[in-house]
Amino acid sequence: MPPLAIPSIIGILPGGDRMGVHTMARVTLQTIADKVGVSRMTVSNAFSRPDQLSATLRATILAAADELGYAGPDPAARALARGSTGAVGIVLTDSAVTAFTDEVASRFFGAIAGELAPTGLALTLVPAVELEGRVPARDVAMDAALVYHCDPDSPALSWLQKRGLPTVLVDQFPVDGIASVNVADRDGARAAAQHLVDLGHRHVGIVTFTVHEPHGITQSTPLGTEGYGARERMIGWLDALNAAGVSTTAFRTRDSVDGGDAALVALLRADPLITAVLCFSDVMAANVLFAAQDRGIAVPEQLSVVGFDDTPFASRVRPALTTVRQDVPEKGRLAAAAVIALLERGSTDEVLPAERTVLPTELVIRDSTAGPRTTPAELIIAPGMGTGGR
Amino acid sequence: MPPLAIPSIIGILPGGDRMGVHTMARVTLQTIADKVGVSRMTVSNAFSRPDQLSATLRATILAAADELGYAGPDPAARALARGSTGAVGIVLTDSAVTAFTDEVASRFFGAIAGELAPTGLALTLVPAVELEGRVPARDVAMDAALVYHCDPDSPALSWLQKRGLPTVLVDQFPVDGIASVNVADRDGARAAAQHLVDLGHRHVGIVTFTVHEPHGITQSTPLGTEGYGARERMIGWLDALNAAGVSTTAFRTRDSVDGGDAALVALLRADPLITAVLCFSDVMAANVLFAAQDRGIAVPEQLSVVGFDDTPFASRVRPALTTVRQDVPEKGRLAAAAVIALLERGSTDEVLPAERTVLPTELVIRDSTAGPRTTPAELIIAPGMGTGGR
DNA sequence: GACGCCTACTGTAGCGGTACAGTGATGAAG
DNA sequence: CTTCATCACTGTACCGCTACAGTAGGCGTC
Repeated sequence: MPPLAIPSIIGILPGGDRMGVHTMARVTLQTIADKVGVSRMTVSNAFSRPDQLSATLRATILAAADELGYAGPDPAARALARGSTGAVGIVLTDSAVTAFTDEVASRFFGAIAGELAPTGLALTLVPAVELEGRVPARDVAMDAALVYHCDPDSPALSWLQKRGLPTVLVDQFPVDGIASVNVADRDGARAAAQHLVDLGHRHVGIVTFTVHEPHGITQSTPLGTEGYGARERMIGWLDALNAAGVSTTAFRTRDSVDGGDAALVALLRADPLITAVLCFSDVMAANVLFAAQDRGIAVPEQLSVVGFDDTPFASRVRPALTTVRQDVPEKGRLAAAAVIALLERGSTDEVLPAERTVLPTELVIRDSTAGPRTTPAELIIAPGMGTGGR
Repeated sequence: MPPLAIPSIIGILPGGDRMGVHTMARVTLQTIADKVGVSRMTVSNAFSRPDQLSATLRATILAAADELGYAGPDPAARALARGSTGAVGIVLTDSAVTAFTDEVASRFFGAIAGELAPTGLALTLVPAVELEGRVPARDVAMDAALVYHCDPDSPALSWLQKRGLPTVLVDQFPVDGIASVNVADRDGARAAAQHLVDLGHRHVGIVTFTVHEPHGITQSTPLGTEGYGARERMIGWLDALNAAGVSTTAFRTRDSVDGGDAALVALLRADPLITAVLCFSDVMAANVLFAAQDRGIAVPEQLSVVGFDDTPFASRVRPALTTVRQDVPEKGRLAAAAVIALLERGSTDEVLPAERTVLPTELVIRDSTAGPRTTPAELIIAPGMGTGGR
């Protein structure tokens, strides 16, 4: 897609009255102190500890400050002197892009933001990647870190450790001594797979997510180098499927948004008898669903599709998705609460064991799954069929 | 507005000799300098300006630092000394929740994050609201601010001004002397409304968004206290509709996610002859669409529905939404670029005029609009019909 | 009227860095 | 053999604020 947007500079305005920033010396506590005729400390107290001076003097000081255009104590200086910055870092895989792109991640962070808001803590997005010698996890000021879904052996994590920052891991392999919040991915996946088994499916496809190679169809190596969630879910699925002797074919992709059709075709080519597909996420499931419909495969009559997460649109899609619910906002709230707890604990010098929280998952059966029917989907997939473009 | 600052709930984090006798003293540049037998300044250079010392000495110093468990120069101290924090603030209405909840906002921030990543700048989410005397816009350390979609007269904005922070306004009323990035909301809305006019619609409903009162149906007061985007779009719609003498009924809501049914019912009750609805966003449009379908109103046969934004799901919905496209990622990129430019400009002491950028919008005609048919939708809305719960 | 105990303010000593102007040694140019 | 630039490192002076330990005065107490 070529960027169709040509920026049009509508108007160029005079730079505004900058009040001669260069000439005027910066206003600090001392400036105000001199003007009012009190000590700098008293001015500091006027802003930060109102109970330490008389109301009248405080009013005088604030008035003087206002007159001088003082914007309040400098955050950086305050951070250094106080030893805390008032910000919690969220450490993310890749850049911060995923935090906003992925719907599940979005809801998670939204919940964190909501939980953190009343504490007045700011939220800083910290990419886990290093870049030209810049290591955000080492260089960004924060009081605590929330690590979401990155490599457990990422250098970012060890930097945080080195800095001695209170840390909470979310959707990651738990590490000794670090608090963590997880969901019962494995149990949920197992329940989803068992559901298909109970419906009578004997040939099941799996569409899962991994950033690393290998991608595509894998029949022999069930576990690859996927992240925690993908791994746990895979284990759960295979638990149930293998126990029931179901034939399983997995398709790994890096592309969770598109590629539903590619996954579907690859799976049905690899095993034409597949009658059901388990997906890593609802997004993937929806795309498989759309691909199937575009190809004239009836869901769930000819193909059952199962998602994961139970995002809001899982129930809007037609047929509504059978999926595994996880309470994403609750996960966010708990993670935020854990961070806050760590911060408070730090001030009281308590040393408590790191907590590990695991949230339950729940199978939600809707309309995208049914027992296998006689018409195998494979008959539908043939050269010359639509390519599923939409 | 008295700048009260209540001491943080976090309490005082251990730092320096406040850590207690039993604890190991904190490792600083001096610690390393003493160990290696060089000056503190040389150690600083080893980390921050490698070209200032010999490679061998640098290696020695880094080794010693590593051995002592030094995590690199303290970001807070560095920020104070250098005068820059390496973080860009994003100032948001409400808490940071909306940043993640709203799909358009998400994509916008995602693009910003992507654009900012290569610069190594961190992204800090700054709520615009004040809270128990905490004023994030005043108290959070940042080098520049990106203000998204908040009240133009929010105190947050004036704090930023007072601090003299480089600022970029996005989707807001432009302010003299401050850079801004906007999209041609008005033009896009006008095009959308004109499209309906051209199709022959004579009774059009509008579903728009505002956080403030009044909500519900308004026929007389076309412009309320909505934000910039909502206002511009309303103006654009009315431009075309009024010019064509079309009967217009508006429904204002705070709830863009649900409430599609409420909006639809209210509009059709207010004017049963309505054959088309213009919506503030695709989310709203989709919900109106769903509500209509649930009530057995055929779209577009009996009711045309138009969205705004052209979010990805606008084309996934059936019928695919006619909508107004804005290039949200491009908006994000431009906003980020503007911030970066301001930051660079600041270092070179140039004083350039504040730029105003306006991105184009484009009407995208899909399947949710058609000419009005004979069967008025009103016949369908009757007591006893389903309530549209989904 | 010495004593203690508030309240209201001040002085000092950092917090952990960085900028910048030295300083002495080295080697090349004149 | 100077002269002078360069390299590699050092010393000092901050950055702007806060913690904490004073200090001075007012006032009730016995």
